[in-house]
Amino acid sequence: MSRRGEGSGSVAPPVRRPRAPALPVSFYDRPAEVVARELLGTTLVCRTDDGIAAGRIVETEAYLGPHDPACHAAAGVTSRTRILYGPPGVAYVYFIYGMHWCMNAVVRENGFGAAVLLRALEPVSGVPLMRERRRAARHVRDLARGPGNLCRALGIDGSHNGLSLSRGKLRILAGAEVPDEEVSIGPRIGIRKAAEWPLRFWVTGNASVSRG
DNA sequence: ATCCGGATCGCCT
DNA sequence: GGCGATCCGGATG
Repeated sequence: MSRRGEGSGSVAPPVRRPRAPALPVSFYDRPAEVVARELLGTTLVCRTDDGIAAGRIVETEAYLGPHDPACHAAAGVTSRTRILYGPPGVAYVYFIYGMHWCMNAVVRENGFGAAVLLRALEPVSGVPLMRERRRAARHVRDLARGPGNLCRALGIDGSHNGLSLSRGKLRILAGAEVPDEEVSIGPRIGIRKAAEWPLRFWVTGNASVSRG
């Protein structure tokens, strides 16, 4: 690897690769189970005043819309679910169990509320910042393992609800595709209704997946 | 006004 | 494997 500034006595600046593009809105304008699968291998980035943190998405769950009893959109249009019935490609962030935030990508077209829950990331950058936010986590692989921990590690909360995922401080960037033989599919976790539907997708064997 | 369940986590045994 | 923490949205009176 060559290094700029060699022999000049100055410290070489960090090498900057061309930044991966954010996924376009059209990426999200598809059925939830397709988007959930395709999100594996992409990168979630969140920039706050404290810095940038990012990770590779390794576990997702699809929530299909009003006909899916486990999807919040099944409650109909309320102040909470309104965001699910709007345009795709934005974040749906909600608070649960009195303690945790969960982040979803809103998918599909107008008038049909559906979403993909982001359940786990493999940390990529901003690890020291994530460690500060997640004092309880002993290992890097645990920093964004599980939907609540993921939000905690990246500094995501209710203020991010409705933000675009294609521009601004919260983005999902294209990444290396994960081939089918490295993807596992199984029942969703932590829900009572329609839990057996095989709508959870994860990278087989990845250490940051909440349940391998 | 009040009640209840929930797309979780970490610590306990 | 079990459970307590702790708050919000939605439903009911």
